[in-house]
Amino acid sequence: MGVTKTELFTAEQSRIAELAKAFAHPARVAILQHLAKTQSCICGDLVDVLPLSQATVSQHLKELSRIGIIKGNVQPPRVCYCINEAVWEEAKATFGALLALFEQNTCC
Amino acid sequence: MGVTKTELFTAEQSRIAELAKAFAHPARVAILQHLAKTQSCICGDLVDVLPLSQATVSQHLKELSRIGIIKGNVQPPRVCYCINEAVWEEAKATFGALLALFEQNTCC
DNA sequence: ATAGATAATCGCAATAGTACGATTAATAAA
DNA sequence: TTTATTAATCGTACTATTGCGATTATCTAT
Repeated sequence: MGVTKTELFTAEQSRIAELAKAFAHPARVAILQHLAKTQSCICGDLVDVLPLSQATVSQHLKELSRIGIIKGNVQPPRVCYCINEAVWEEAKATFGALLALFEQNTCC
Repeated sequence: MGVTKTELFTAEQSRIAELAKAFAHPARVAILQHLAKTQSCICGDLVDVLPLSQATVSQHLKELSRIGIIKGNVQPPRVCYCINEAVWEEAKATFGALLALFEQNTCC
């Protein structure tokens, strides 16, 4: 994306944006849905599930790790990825609160 | 972002990603928070609230409109923007369902 | 030690997103 | 009609993201 002036916004707004980025790409949505549903660690078979190359999947996993919403357990040559419960709860609370800010318009 | 292969994912996954993009930038979070809180239409004073130029704010408003989460009432020379209740509810339902997919890990 | 399996990383190409000054469009007010 | 006000759009510059082939790193099994 171009230059985002994060320093001009509150830490809360920046964190919301970061968490939202975890869901802002179909591939990452697919990864998170898969990890959430299978209730168990998934290793490289994410590559089989997704229509993307191993390199690209690895990149998305890295981004999700950076955000913190998933964590990886290395047990070479495999890596076991799963949802980070704490951050998932953070996302739940964050989006819950944000979306609760609005009920209905008194104007338009 | 580079080339997102949307055609390789489900319509649901793509819509989730699109809705998430509404929240995936601090400026758009700020805009949505402001529109949600003030409970009334805001016109150009969004530009005063945000640390960005008029052109940039207008661009973010356009993107939010494209996603559908806000709507604009033109009453020149002003434009009155407000939350689109239907899409806001869609976001609530969508993220609610998505975040409810996961409870806790049975592995890691 | 060698071979196999898995996943991270590098390097590259191409598109998307951010930001802003300047201009344009559209209307109200004078 | 002229002027002021407001917001969209254009053009440009630059950064971020996406994607993939190829390579590398790491560990297991033989």
